[in-house]
Amino acid sequence: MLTAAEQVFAARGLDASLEEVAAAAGVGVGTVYRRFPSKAALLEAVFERGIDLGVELLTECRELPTGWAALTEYLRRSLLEQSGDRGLHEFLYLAEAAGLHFDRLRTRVEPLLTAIVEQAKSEGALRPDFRATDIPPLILMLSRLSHTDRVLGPPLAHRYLELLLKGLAPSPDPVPITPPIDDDTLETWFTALRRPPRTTPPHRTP
Amino acid sequence: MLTAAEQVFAARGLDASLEEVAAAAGVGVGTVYRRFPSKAALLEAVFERGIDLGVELLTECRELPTGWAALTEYLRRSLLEQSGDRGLHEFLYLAEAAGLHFDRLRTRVEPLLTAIVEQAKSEGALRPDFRATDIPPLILMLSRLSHTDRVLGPPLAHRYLELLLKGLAPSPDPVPITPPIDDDTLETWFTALRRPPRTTPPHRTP
DNA sequence: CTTAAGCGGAATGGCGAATTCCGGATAAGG
DNA sequence: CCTTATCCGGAATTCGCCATTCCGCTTAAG
Repeated sequence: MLTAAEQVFAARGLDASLEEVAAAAGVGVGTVYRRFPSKAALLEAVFERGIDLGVELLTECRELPTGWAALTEYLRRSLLEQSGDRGLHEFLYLAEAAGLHFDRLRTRVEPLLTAIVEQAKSEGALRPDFRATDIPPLILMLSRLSHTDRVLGPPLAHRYLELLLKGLAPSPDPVPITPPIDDDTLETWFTALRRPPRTTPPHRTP
Repeated sequence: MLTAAEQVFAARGLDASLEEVAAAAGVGVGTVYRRFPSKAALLEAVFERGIDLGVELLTECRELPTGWAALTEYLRRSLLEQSGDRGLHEFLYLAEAAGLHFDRLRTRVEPLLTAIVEQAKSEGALRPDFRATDIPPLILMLSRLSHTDRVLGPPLAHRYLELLLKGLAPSPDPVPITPPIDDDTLETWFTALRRPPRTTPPHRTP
C-alpha cells in the first residue's frame, strides 16, 4: 500500500486524492485510514522512505571508483528513480510541509553529496566553483520535464543532463559564472521554511 | 489590471483566485468581471499578451550580430521576463488549456527559434545536434527554480543556464548524446493535447 | 437635488476531497 | 452448520475553496 501511495503521489502529485491511492492499492479508502490516521501521516511515511532510498542510492554511488563517476551516476539514477518524482518535488516546493524534513535531508543527504563533490574536484574532473548544494536544484529542474510529460520528459531530462555535465568540466579559462547560494542565505531560507506550520484542521473532531 | 493579473498568475500559478487578482489590481472582484466575462477570458488575454511579448523579445534578439549571441540573450532574458513565469508554465503544463494556444506558439515562435538556432550552428558556435525544439523544454526546466523560490530561484537559474551554455558548444569529439524529440513524436503530442476540451460549466446560467 | 453609472465586496452555489461510519464479507470457534 | 468478532469497501457527510452573481453605496454629471 505504501508502494502504491508512492507511485500515485509520484505520478499525480501531492494533490492526488486518497481515493486514487486506495484504488491503486486495490483497497477501499477506509482501509487506508486503518493503516494511516490521516493523509498527512501517509505522506510523512512516503517521504521518510524517499529519503531512505536517496541515501541508499548515494551510498551505492560512492562505491564507484571516481567521484566524477559517482556524481554522474547519482544524477542519472536520481532522474530515473524516486528523486524524479512529482510528489517529492511538490513536497520541496511547498514550504509549509517541507520544514519538517529539511533537517533530515540536510543531516543525512548533504554530507554524502559534499563528499562526492569534493572527491570529483580533487580528481580535476569537476569545476572548482561547483558545490554540493547545487545538486538538489539541478535535480529539481531536470525532473521538471518528467512532470510535464511522462513519455517525453525522462529522455529529455537526460539529454539536458548530458549537456549540463559537459558544462561541469573545469574550463581551461576559468570564466566565473553566477555564484551558487551562499551558506548564510541557504540557512535563512531553511529557517523561513520552518516558520509557518499552518493550522490544518480539515475536519471537526467532535 | 491585466498587468496585475499577469503578476499574480506568474507568482501564484493558474490556481490564483480572482480575489487575489482583484486585490493586486486594487479593485473588487466585481470590477474584474466587468472587464473580463470569466476567469478563462482573463487567462486568455494574459497568455495572448505573453506570446506577443515572447515574439517581441525574440525579434529583438535576432538583431544581435551573431546567432549565438541571439540565442544566449534570448534564454537569459526569457528567464527574467514573462517566459519564466509560473502561470505560463502551468499553462503549458495543463494539457487541456494549452491545446488552444499551441498552434499560435508553433506558428509564431518556432520559426524564429529555428532561424536563430540555424544561424548559431552555421557560425560553428552551437553543437549540430541541438534543435530549436530543445529551447522550450530548457526554459521550462530552468524556470522551475524561480517557482520554488522567488529570491533564490532566478540567480540559480542563471547559474545553471551558464553551465548549460558551456555544454552547448560543439565538442571536439562529437560524442552523441540522447537525441531530442523527433518531429513525429512532437506532432503526436500536440495532437493529444488538443483532444480534451473539458466541459467546464462552473456555474449554472439560468 | 436627482439620477444613472461604476464599484466593492458580501452572498450564493458547486465541486472536489478528507474523514467517518455502517452494512456486509470473512473466517475462527463452537 | 451456526455464531460472532474482525476487517473491508465504499457511500455519505462535511468542509473549505473559489467562480460567479448581485445589491446597496459612492460619485459626479445634469
